[in-house]
Amino acid sequence: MSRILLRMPNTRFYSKCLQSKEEISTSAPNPEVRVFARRKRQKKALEVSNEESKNEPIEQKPCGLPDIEEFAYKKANGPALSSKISGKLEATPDALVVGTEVASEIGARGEPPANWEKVLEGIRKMRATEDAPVDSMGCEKAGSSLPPKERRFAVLISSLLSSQTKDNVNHGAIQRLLQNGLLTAETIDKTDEATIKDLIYPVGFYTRKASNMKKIAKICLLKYDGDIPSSLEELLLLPGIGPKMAHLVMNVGWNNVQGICVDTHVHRICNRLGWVSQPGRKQKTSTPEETREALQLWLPKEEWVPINPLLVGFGQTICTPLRPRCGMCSVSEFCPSAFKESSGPSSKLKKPSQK
DNA sequence: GTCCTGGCGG
DNA sequence: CCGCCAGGAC
Repeated sequence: MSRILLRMPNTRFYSKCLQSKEEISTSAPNPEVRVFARRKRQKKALEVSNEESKNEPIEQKPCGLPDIEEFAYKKANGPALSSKISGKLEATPDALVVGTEVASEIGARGEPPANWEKVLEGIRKMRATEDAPVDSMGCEKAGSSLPPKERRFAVLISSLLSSQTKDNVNHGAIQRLLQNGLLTAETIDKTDEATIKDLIYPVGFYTRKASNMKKIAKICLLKYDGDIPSSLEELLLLPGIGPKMAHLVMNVGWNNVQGICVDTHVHRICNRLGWVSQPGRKQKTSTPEETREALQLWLPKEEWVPINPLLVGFGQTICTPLRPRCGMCSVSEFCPSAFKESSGPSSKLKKPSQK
């Protein structure tokens, strides 16, 4: 029982260190290089003694940031935005000041799909009347009252737990961690993994997540002085943090929009709308990452953050994965997929389903 | 019973 | 590509 080693149980951690990131950046000016570099894999870099100076917090907004995670979005997608987009429809993505390496190269091209503003506006209106699970939560306390560093760490942990987990369940888990003082790298690092597992229990994949929490806490302690990484690339090196979470943490934790947070809702809906099937490109995108890149080609940057909660809520209530309710959708007239996949009960006949 | 979810490994 | 994780939705 008491074999809580001080070091990571995985020896590969040490043997395979270094040489971690290679070609993660999407900024390759060379069109031929593209982003092919399989940037995933090989997250196991735990170099400690290396640099520590470049991790200066670049807090842009002091403690005022109220919410964590998707709750922070709530304010962004209010009606106040409608005027913003209608006025700014020609804004190219690279017009805004963002991080170092974003869509500056790819941004210039890419024509917006027809009527995209009408569609967004229509979805916003539907979201105002329908109540989606994503926006019926008040958990202002979880992250807001904390100092910036702890708030960021809470954002990271909350993101980690949130996938495959209902918002209220995730909220409960975060609250339990908070009550036990387990929302900092130091305390998590000192806590038994089994304890964490129990506290976060109801969330999906809790075993994996408890393990990832321990690893993340240790990495943050050793490499970032207990703070969280402040760049996309470094966030992606954390176990359990993929593109979706990394962008979310950049948006909410650092207030630094490096890209669109594309989950399966955004992925699915953008494909149904034909928003990511430009003439020159492939017909459709097959992965969320491809969707993110295609979407970033034309979507004005003001929409990069609010589009996620907007489409997530829409995807939970109307444009559902199975049997989308096109009859209730006010923008179905603009949707090339409307009423096409709603009838087929099981359009997927991949599996023989015989046993 | 099958799909869905994000990240990950094979 | 497939499957695993844990659990909910259908």
